[in-house]
Amino acid sequence: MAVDRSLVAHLPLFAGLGPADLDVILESARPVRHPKNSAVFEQGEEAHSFFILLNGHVRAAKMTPAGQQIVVRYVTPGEMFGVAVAIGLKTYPATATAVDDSLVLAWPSSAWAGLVAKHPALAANTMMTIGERLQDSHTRVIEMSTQQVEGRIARALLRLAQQAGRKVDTGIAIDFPISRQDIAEMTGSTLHTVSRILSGWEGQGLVESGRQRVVITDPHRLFALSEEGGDKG
Amino acid sequence: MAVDRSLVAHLPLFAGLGPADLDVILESARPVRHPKNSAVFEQGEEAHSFFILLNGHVRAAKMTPAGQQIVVRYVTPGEMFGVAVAIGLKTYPATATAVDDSLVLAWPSSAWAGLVAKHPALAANTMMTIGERLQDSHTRVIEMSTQQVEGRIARALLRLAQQAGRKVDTGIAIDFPISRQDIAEMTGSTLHTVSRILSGWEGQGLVESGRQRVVITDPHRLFALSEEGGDKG
DNA sequence: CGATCGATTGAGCCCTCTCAAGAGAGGTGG
DNA sequence: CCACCTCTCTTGAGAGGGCTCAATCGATCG
Repeated sequence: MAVDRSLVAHLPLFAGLGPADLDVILESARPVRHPKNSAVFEQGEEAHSFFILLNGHVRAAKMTPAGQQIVVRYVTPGEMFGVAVAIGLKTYPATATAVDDSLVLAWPSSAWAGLVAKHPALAANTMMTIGERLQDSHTRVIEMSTQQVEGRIARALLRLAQQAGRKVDTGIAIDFPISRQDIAEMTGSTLHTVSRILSGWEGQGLVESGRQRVVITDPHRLFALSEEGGDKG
Repeated sequence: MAVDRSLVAHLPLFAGLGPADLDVILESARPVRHPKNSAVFEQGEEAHSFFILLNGHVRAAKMTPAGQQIVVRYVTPGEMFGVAVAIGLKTYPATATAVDDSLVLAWPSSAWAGLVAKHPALAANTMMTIGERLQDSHTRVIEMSTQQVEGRIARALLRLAQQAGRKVDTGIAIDFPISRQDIAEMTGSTLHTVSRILSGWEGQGLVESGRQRVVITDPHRLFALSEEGGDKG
């Protein structure tokens, strides 16, 4: 067998499926390694596969017609991504890039229809996953409508810490390389403003940061900043 | 029979379903009238039903913790809304308000599981609908990240015209009452800025507008405005 | 050890928000 | 049918957050 069931059995995506079902599903999957900074797939490319991330971190980003990038989200282990086929798309709507050495499980898109037909729970679980994404996206719209940049950056960092935080002696480190530019693309700002704000926070002892590295040293005060400050509407 | 099949048979949501299937599905639906400005459901309320809009227009809006409103979208006839149950929510994540006298078809949420189990095409179609919403929301995030207010308002109006435009002798009217405040809540701006911009456009002959009324008189130039102008990243 | 990529910081400006009145439209009740 | 009241829209003045432009510094990698 290509992939051992125990790697994925606990994932919410597969909730309600028996071990036998799972084995069948895994038969059509193929593990693929993606070194740091390589693309798993590119925006506009034919959606030949869909994926689960087993290990590492993947950034999903959209390019605007004008050539600017927007980070849609960071994928953490256990999550699906590239599910274009599930929502009826023939091409990927975003580019997925491994920001760390990553291991993904890939299914051919052609297998999707058969899988959901055979395993209705899979359809229900996928729908919930997409629903969560929709809510996250709405949350982001609300934040961009109502909060100033400082609050948005605070929230973004706290969210990243929650999803991909690693405890270190000085606080919570975000466990993959992330640049000021990345943070700007997540929050609808510019790398300059992000740099200024992070510098300011560093002076107040809220974060420690450096080249593609952020450590939150005072999550509590950062959280206070994220909600108290920066209403604009 | 409560509802005639012909009312909804053509909807993409029901693609791939036979007339018999459709009749069964419609058996558990109930038509409900909602007068102008009445709520179909409220954010936070238990998600007892899901809906299809048959007639009129419904605004879905989210209230922030700080008490500001954000318009999520306008529902046009034929669309599903309030599908909280499909994405695993127990309460509605937004408030739905009829902005016109409206007619909706309501199913009890308890019927959802049985319906999708019996009619897998329904699950697939719903997933596509939610996928479209997700993409729309991402588009909105991108616009808010990269465009200035003027461009965002232009796009919002053009989108509304496409979804709910009615041809009139001077151009394309948005076919339901919409205030400056509503437009502000759609675009992450303020009613003052929206008013100023619309006044400016009126002077240039791009739109005609008044109390809760907008007519686009020069869609082409408005479109030009929406993409040429207002990059900020 | 040079080259490249990411981060920092200053100066200046402009878009958009805030604050503040006031005017017009439409509905309601006497 | 008129007076009043409320809701929506308009417009001015002023401030400021965040962007643009520009230059320099530091770190990482080959």
